[in-house]
Amino acid sequence: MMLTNRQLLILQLTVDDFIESAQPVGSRQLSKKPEAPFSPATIRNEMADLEEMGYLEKTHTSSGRIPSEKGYRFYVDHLLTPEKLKTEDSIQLRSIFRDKIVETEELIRKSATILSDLTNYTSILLGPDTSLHTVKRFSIVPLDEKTAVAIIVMDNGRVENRLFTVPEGFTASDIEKMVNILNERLVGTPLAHLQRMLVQETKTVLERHIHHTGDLYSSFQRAISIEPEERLYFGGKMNMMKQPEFNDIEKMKTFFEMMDKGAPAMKFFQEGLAGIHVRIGSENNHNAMEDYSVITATYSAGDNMTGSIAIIGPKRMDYARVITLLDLMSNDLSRELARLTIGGGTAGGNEH
Amino acid sequence: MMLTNRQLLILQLTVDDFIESAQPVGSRQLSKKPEAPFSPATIRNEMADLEEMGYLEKTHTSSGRIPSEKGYRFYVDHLLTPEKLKTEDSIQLRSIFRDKIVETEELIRKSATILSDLTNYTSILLGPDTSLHTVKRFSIVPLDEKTAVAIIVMDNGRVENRLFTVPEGFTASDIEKMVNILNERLVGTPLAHLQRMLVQETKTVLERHIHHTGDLYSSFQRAISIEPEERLYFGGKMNMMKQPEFNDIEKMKTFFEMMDKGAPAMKFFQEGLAGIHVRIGSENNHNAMEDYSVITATYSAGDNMTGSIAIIGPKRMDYARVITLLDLMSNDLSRELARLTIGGGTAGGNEH
DNA sequence: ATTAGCACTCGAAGTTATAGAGTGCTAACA
DNA sequence: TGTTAGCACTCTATAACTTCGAGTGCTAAT
Repeated sequence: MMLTNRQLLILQLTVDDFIESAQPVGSRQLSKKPEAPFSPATIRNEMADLEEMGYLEKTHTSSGRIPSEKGYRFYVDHLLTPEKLKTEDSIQLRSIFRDKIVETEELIRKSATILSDLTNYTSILLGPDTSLHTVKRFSIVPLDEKTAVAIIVMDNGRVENRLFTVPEGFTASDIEKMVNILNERLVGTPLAHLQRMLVQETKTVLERHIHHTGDLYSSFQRAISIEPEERLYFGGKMNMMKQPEFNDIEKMKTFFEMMDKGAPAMKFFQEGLAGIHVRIGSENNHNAMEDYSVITATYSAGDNMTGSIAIIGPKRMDYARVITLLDLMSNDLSRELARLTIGGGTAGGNEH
Repeated sequence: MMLTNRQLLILQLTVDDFIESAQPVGSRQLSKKPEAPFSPATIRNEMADLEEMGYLEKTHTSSGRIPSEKGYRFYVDHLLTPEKLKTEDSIQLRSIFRDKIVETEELIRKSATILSDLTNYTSILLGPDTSLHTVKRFSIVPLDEKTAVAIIVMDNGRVENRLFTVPEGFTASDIEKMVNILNERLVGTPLAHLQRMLVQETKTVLERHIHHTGDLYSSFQRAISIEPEERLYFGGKMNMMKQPEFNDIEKMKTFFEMMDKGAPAMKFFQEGLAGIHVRIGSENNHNAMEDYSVITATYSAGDNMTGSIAIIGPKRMDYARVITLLDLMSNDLSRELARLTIGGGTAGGNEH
């Protein structure tokens, strides 16, 4: 059941129009466009066919047509006219890279903001998985008799610190010994294995050299348990309120609840497939997401590590524009992060 | 113009009722309450007087009464029956202090969440001003030839870190020298003076001992410029959506905009007066805040440092309950932070 | 001083009327 | 044969009108 050229054209114009106006599209209205030099009646006939084939829907018997999910899908797959970005937009997009930012996190955070500003939708960035990064240096700074702060520097420059309680009778030289042992044995360990290695490699050694390790060990171990950094960054959560389809306070509530609780657990990214992916409404396989479309892209952060960018908006989202923007942003981010990435990466000589 | 006892009673009942129901209070309705054994007509007369005196208002000619701002003010100042907290509530309030938290920030963050959960309003906590804390230790960890991470440990256990670019030709021993100089000269400096002291105390010394300081200095200085930690913590931003008066999407928008942009700049706390303060509607001296009431309290974080807690809600907020909760929370927080606060505080022996 | 009674007001909610945009179908047309 | 004009029909959104009830203020009786 192939679509004729005219049907393709009409489907495209219908989706375009609905994306722009958020109003059901009527035949009369369409026929006024110079791209569709047909009479309303002709268009009505074609629309009826498109509806029969499942690409269009009516909200009620005598309304204009709106795209169905199948219609959006077809539109995204075959009818998208890649949007040329306005220069002012690409200037704004690139503006983050102007002022030399040196911290990955800040870069990602700013990217999220800019993306949401440019699209007027909500952006979600997933930071690169840092669990492959390795420990570069341990250090312990005593604050008073009972407390000290443990500092772990990763090879990407990330620094983690945790307060912990020092057992009584623990001397400065004990701490020094401990730091030395940790640095000897654990530098080069990937974050993911740190917990395990801590036990395997250092427990007996520590106990041999230092008295009173009992308390120390447990409290230090708790201190060292670094959770994989909070990796989700949001931008423009409030933008969704600008969309006419969410003028309803109830929808708003469920959306925000989803962002707060659901999103982290969501499988938006889990796949992390390279390239740009569009998921429309129910394709998200999530009840609360039926009214939304999500477009994801990935970026690379050196050393085989990747992160994801996503834009979430109404199904009636400006797919062309968002795809263009995400494509640009993922490339720019990858390039910029490559520039930032330090030295030879995880395998850079500290393995023991 | 003193109020009679009966007028006081009726004013109180009216405010109480409106706070609970969010509906204008009628005379008939009030007269049903056992506390007000008067006929509707009597109550009408009293209400008319109260309106004349400015304590009550009507939304339209034949509606029931709602409290005016003056009415709320009087209610808060004179009619509040201090609420006895349900035991389950105080248990929940205290639950944060059960599991020993060692980091101030986490404690404050959790407090914000619990406060908003218990009140169903939005909470804002202002962390203690940390600019009085002093530097405990500098350290620099080189990551590769061009990059290093500067780490500053404060005497309260806070750790700041920043990546910076190392000028070419800068050796490991140069870094060591630099760290030593910094530790000699700047340990004990309060955060607030760090920038100034860096120039005064170390610039010439550094330049004497190390070549190529030019680039280093500027890039390091940028790295070391610690902004006073982001000090605002929010809880339950979404709670405002539960309030019937904000069923309107426009109000919602302006509220969230205010939270995102305005609140940090707002003078909620700036005064930081000890004790509990209630600001009602226009008393906030802020256009966008006319529909909201804010209740603030302060807590002490040792060493003369104080932070603030605030609850922001509709004018029709449950003042009694919120005041009780804030009072409890500010005391508990103060106590807990005193326990956490380390050693003798800023004057603890590291002054140079 | 209090209260019952009553006429009056106003908003909320329901009903009806109207206008407009859209449709499907049929018949005329190129 | 594909396209289009014409027309009756459908449905929504909006406005206009009604009804209902809760509330008020005022007056007169208790």
